[in-house]
Amino acid sequence: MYGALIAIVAENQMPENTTKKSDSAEQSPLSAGRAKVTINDIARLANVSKKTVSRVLNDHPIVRAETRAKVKQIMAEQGYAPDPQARALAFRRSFLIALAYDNPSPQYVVNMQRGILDELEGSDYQLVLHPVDRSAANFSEKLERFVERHRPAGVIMPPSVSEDEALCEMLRSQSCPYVRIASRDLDTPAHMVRTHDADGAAQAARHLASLGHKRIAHIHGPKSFRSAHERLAGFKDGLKEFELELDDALTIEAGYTFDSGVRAADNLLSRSKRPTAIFAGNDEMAIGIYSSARKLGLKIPDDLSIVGFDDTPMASRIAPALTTVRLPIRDMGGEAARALLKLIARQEVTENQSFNPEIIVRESTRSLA
Amino acid sequence: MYGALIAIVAENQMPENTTKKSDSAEQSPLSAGRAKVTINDIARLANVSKKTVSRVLNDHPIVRAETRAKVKQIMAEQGYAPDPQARALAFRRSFLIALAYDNPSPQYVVNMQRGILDELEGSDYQLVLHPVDRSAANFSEKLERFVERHRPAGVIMPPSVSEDEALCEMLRSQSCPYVRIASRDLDTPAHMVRTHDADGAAQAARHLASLGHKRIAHIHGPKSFRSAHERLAGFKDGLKEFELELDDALTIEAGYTFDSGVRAADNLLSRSKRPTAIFAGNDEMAIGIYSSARKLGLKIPDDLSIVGFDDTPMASRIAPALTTVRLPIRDMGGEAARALLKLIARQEVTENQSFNPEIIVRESTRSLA
DNA sequence: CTGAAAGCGCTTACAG
DNA sequence: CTGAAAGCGCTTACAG
Repeated sequence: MYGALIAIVAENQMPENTTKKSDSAEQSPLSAGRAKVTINDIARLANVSKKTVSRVLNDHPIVRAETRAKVKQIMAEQGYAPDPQARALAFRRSFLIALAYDNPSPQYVVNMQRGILDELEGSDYQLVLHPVDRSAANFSEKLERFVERHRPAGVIMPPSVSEDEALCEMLRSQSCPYVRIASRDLDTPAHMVRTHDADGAAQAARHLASLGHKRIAHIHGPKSFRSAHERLAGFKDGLKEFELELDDALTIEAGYTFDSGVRAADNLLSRSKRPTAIFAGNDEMAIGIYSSARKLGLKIPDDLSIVGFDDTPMASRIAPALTTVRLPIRDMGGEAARALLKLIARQEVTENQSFNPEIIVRESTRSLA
Repeated sequence: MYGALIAIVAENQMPENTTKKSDSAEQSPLSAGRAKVTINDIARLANVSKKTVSRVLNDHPIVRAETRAKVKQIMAEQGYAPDPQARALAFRRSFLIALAYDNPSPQYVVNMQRGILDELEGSDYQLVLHPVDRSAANFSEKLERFVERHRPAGVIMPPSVSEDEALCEMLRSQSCPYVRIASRDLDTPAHMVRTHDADGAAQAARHLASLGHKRIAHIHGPKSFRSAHERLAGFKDGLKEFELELDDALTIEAGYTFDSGVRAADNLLSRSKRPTAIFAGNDEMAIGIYSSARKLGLKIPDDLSIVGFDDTPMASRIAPALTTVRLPIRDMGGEAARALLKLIARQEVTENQSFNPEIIVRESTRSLA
């Protein structure tokens, strides 16, 4: 009690009160006061203008090293951090990073979020969520409205949002930095984080072919997803290495969902000459094949080998455990955030990291005895 | 081309240029200009002060109906929307709603996010993500720093973050509105969205008891989660209705994860007098029991009945499909957001909706023949 | 019921 | 290398 009282009295007697009135509120930055420390307090304490403090804050090169050190020290002493709202207003852009996504897999979405958050940690940027329904007529306008009004620092787009050229054109016209995660080079290297889906699918093909399978089917995702094309193409290429060709009659489109996987498998497995192996474009559909096979009394992997794509948690928990192709989603999110931060800081970006999938062999595949 | 040119010329000849200089930038709100419409433009066009426009914006009651209508009409004509950054600076609070969460289930997290986003749609509020690691020493300081600096409009906390009293005390001391989703009344009704976990667990108990099971085990979640206690207590109560008592020796704590479920089930099922039914505190652990049973050659539901909690997508996809207790996570998120918005608007809140779980009977349970 | 002034806490544009 | 002035687009506090 007394300590605090004395401190206040001392404060009121200090000569700095006789200095010319600054436009900051009267407050005592040295006491453990409730009022927030502002740029004006730092400027006063360092005997410089607020503009100089601002220069230090923004790492502007033209500040004397001595001045810079002094300002930095006082900022540290006072626990000063600039107000993001004030900077946003002056900068005409906010400290929001938007994730615009439409991937239906919760595991994918959560991992992507985590990867981005890993990278944003400690920065002033906040991750805001913008789920997108690409089948809705006005989805593009909604995002545009958000960008116009909130002026985000940047936008990250995983597939299939990343494949929307009109959306990216809109972001460009708003001068909004963005990074696209996709299975093809859709943009300049600085704006791309590439995944090599085709390569992963080729690994799946080699695995099945080397086990002796010949009548191999493929259930791929919707044509509206680039990844569906890439995985199909890669799978074909992988088979070709073994002098095998993917039969069109054994190639079916489905919706990347469990139910669509069940239906596609029902179709394939009820044929007189059913395939001995199926490569599914993602794990959800692969699990659907399990369900269909069970219904028809087929044993996995004895009667049917299955390979998925994604390596969701379910893949390792289901029986028999699913052989699948894994993409490091979290790392991809991290790289996208890193790339975006560089773009925002107008740093030179030549190329970002690209990601190779890896096949995880488990129990759902076996050699055709 | 000519149209645009003429419009510009006309603009420069218009008498309004001779009106006294306003502090807004010179711009043409009537042309399809690139420059943004501001409060000053609306004020000028409506022949009122910007303060009056501000009053209309904030639904301040003391504005003449006529004036209000005129201002609103002009705002609509100009497609005006106030700048969130500017409002944030003046209001001393941002338009961010933070989700502070630590639930390990991706499905839970994504559903919760969706429910909140449903409700925030159309508003100016943005959902920002704040995953929390309650086992980290500084998790509370990190959130406090965020609240101090970004002054979010509010915070939503699902379990187990919602059970952290110190965190809520911090939010209160920062005058930051918040809503807690929890299985007990931890706060005043306005700050609570209640789930009746105990009731759901009682339904599981009644279901198993009515199937004739007597040697019933329970694998519950970590003691650090309120829900683990609630579900245990509710399960005991449900059994009591059938004159059954939960055997302490058949009650095991695990970690709400697949692996911990496997270990707990290994323990229970390898005993000489093994249980005929197990109620798991969540689906993850229930799926773990499947794995353990398979290892030991036990058939579900013939040799062992299993009930889970959550109704994750996996529950209906695994074979045999899991009987489980469902909580409407997405709706809960929506209600939490609605409650928070009311708190932010300082509306009178007496009580929020509470949520009852519902048992979904599938194939993993059967009567003890 | 309405408005002019000052302010929120920063940055930009211009001087020196 | 440094600073005084003006501004970002709103709201609060005070008058009338």
